[in-house]
Amino acid sequence: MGRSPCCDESGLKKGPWTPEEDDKLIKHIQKHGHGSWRALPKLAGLNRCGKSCRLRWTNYLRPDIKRGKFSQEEEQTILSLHAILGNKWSAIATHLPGRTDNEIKNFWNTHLKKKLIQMGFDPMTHRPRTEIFSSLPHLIALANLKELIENPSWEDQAMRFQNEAVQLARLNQYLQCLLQPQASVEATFQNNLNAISPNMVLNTPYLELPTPPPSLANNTNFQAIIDSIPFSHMPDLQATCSLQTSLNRDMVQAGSHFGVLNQGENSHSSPWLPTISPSPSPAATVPPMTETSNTITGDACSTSSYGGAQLWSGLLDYPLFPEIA
DNA sequence: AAGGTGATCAACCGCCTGAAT
DNA sequence: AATTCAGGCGGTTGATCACCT
Repeated sequence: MGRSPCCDESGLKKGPWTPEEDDKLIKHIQKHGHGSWRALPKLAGLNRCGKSCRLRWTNYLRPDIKRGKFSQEEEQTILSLHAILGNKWSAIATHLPGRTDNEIKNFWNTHLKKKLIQMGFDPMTHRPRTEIFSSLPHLIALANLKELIENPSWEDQAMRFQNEAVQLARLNQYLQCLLQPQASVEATFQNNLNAISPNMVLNTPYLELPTPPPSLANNTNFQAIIDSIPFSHMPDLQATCSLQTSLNRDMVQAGSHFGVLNQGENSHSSPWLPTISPSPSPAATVPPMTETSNTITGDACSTSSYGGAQLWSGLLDYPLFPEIA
């Protein structure tokens, strides 16, 4: 509507801020607060528009800004939140104290987005880029998580997990090759296959892992497998669960961002009831988790679409791909 | 050493929303 | 009800730097 850009006035400086300008802005805000941003430049003796001053303050000069590299925990938080909220940088920033929306946005565009793309996932939907398989992990995850958690033979389960992980890695590489220009397919496929070994289990983004029972927590075989999965160094579902409460409001606002989440009847006291609706199949639901079995939650469920080794088991009729010597 | 290229990130731009008039 | 204003948001740009050839 009838609103002219605030920086249209001629003669106002643009571009990088000088230390002197920063100093003026900081001193003015420390003394008087920012008040009206529009009026601030004149009062502070700055030849800038109010908008520029606000941006400089909120994105750079604010004393509570945390600078430096993002931690693994922060990275995990951004990934989890982005899966739910999409490009709502300001909403994401509210869950990362000291980080600005601009910084998070830049970090996403320069690091995380590329990482997901490299690994064959759509950075916007957080799903495998091959639509054929996009809904399978949801279903298989739900089918297998219960068994995986309850199965008393974790040694066997771990071995099975590992074998299936290798198969998934082959699947992923195979699909990546299919998506490439024909000229490079053969060479790339061969290179990728050569690169896969049982010690390099997956080349897919982070896998949401169920919380192992205490008896397995120190099992070296299991840990070796977990460690071999990209992003597994990050806090797992425990961290995801810890976000749950603060996320509730955002998730409600986000609504059915991906059409996969429904809220339980009592969101305050009960966990999210994940409802997976892989189009065009009818919805499949899993029971809500209890207080003690917090291995899957609403947002955990949404992120389970990244797929994981065990998630594919039971569906793929092995061997699906060329065997690696 | 010089030029090219890609990555990073501060800053800008245009649009939207809600409050005030 | 229509218009204006201020603040905020997400997308994009461009300056700078590091690395490579």
